[in-house]
Amino acid sequence: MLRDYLERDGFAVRCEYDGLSGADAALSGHYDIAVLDVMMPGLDGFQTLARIRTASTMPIIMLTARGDDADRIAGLEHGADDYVPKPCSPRELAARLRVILKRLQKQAASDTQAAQPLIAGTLKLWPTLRRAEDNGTPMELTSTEFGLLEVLARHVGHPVSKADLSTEAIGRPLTRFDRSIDVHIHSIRNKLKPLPDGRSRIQTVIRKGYQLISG
Amino acid sequence: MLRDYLERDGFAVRCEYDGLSGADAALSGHYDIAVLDVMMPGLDGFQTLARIRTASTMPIIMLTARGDDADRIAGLEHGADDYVPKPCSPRELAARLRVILKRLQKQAASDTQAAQPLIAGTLKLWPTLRRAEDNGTPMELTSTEFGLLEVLARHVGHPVSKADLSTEAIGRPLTRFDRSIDVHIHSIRNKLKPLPDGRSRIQTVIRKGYQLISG
DNA sequence: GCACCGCGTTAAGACGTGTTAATCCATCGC
DNA sequence: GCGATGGATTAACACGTCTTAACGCGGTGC
Repeated sequence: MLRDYLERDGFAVRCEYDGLSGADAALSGHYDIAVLDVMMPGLDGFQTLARIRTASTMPIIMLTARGDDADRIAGLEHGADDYVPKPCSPRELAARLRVILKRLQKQAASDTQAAQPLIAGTLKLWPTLRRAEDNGTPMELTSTEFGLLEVLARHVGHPVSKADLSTEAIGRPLTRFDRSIDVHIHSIRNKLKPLPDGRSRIQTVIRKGYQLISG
Repeated sequence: MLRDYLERDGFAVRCEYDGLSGADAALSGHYDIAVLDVMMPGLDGFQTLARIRTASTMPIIMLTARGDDADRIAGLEHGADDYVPKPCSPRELAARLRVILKRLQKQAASDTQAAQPLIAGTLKLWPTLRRAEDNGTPMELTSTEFGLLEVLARHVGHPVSKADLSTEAIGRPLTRFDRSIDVHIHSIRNKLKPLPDGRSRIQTVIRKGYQLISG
C-alpha cells in the first residue's frame, strides 16, 4: 500500500520483506534512504538499523508502534534519523521522507559549495576534499605535497617564497639549511605532468621561491 | 525543434524532459549553460533553477511565457542569468546564448590574465607563465634573465637604471663594483635575435642603464 | 698623452637548487 | 611491547646559475 502511494508521489521504491535482505538492499548503494519496520521476520528493525549503520550513514526512518516512546528513543539513539508512528498515513511518511532528503541535499550542496576547485591550467584542487586532479586523472599526493600545491595554486602565476610555503603549508617557519621544501617540490614535480613546452609546471624563481604556471 | 536549430547553429545540445534529470545533466559538468522551461513535469523551472544554483554558478536562461513579468523577475531574482519569452525564435535564443557565453569567456580570460603578454617588437613575455618568445620561437632564459627582461619590457623604449633593475629583478640594491647586471645583460643579448640593422635589442644608455628597443 | 671611468667580455669561484639515499618519526596491526 | 609501513626530514653530492674578478676597449677630462 505504501509502495503504491509513494510511487505515485514520485519516489522510486523497493520493498524487502525481512531485515537481512532489507539491509543488503539498503547497502547496495542504489537508494537514498531506508524505511524500516520495527516488526520484521529475521532481523528486527533495530538489528537491521545496526547492520546498515556498520557500513553506511544513509538516512533511515523507523516505523514504530504508535506511542511506543521506548522504541522511538532506542531508534534515534542507535542512529535512526526519524521515526513515524504506525499506522501512519502515506502522506505523512512521504512528507518526512521529503524533509530528510531535502536536508541531505542541502548538506550535499553545501559540501559541494566548499568544493569549488582551485584551477591552474589542467590542474584542479579541491582543498576540502584534499583531492587533486591533473588533466582529469587523480593525483596521489601526500598531505604535505597537497598543502604545498594548494598554497602555490592560491598564488598561480606568482612566485611564493619558501618561507611562506613553509609557514602556510607545513606550519613551521623556515630555518637556515632547511631543504624540506625543495625535496617536496621535487617529488611534486615528478607527479605532475609537464607543460606542453616540456618545462615543469612548477618554476623556480631563484632566491624568490617557486611559482605555479597558470597555462 | 529548438535542438535542431541550435545544433545547426553549432551548439552541442542535450535535452531532458523533466526538472530533475535536467538539473542532473546541468550539474554533470559537461555543459556550459542551461536553458530551463518554466513549465515542466516534476520540478518546474524555478525549482530546477534553485536546485542547480545550490551547487553551481553556471549560466542559466529561463524560457517564460511572454509578458509574464512576474515569472521573469522571480527567475532573475533567484539567480537566472537571462530570460527569453516564449514562444521565441530559435534565432533569438541562440543570440542570447552567444551573448552570455561570450561574457563568460571574457571573464575567464581576464581571470587568466596570464594570457596578456608583454610585447616589444618580435619579443613576447608571459610573466605568469615565465615564458618568453622571440619571433615565435621560445627562449631558454634563466630565472634572473627572465626577470631582467621582464623589467626592461615593462619600460620598453625607455632606459631603466641598473639600480632599478637590481632591486626589481634581483631583489637587492645595487652596490658599488656590482657588475652582475652587466653580465646578465650580456648573456641575454646572446640569446636574443639582433635587430634588422644588426644592433642588439638591448641598448645601453651610458650612465643611465639599459633600454629595450620597441621596434 | 695619460689617468680615469663606464661598459663588454670571459672565466673561475661561490652559491642556490636538483636529486638521491639514508635516517628519523609516527602510525598501525599484531 | 614489536616490527612493518609510509612519510618527513636530513645529509650528501651533482649541477647549473649567479657573482666576482680580471682584462680589454673606447670615450672623456686634464
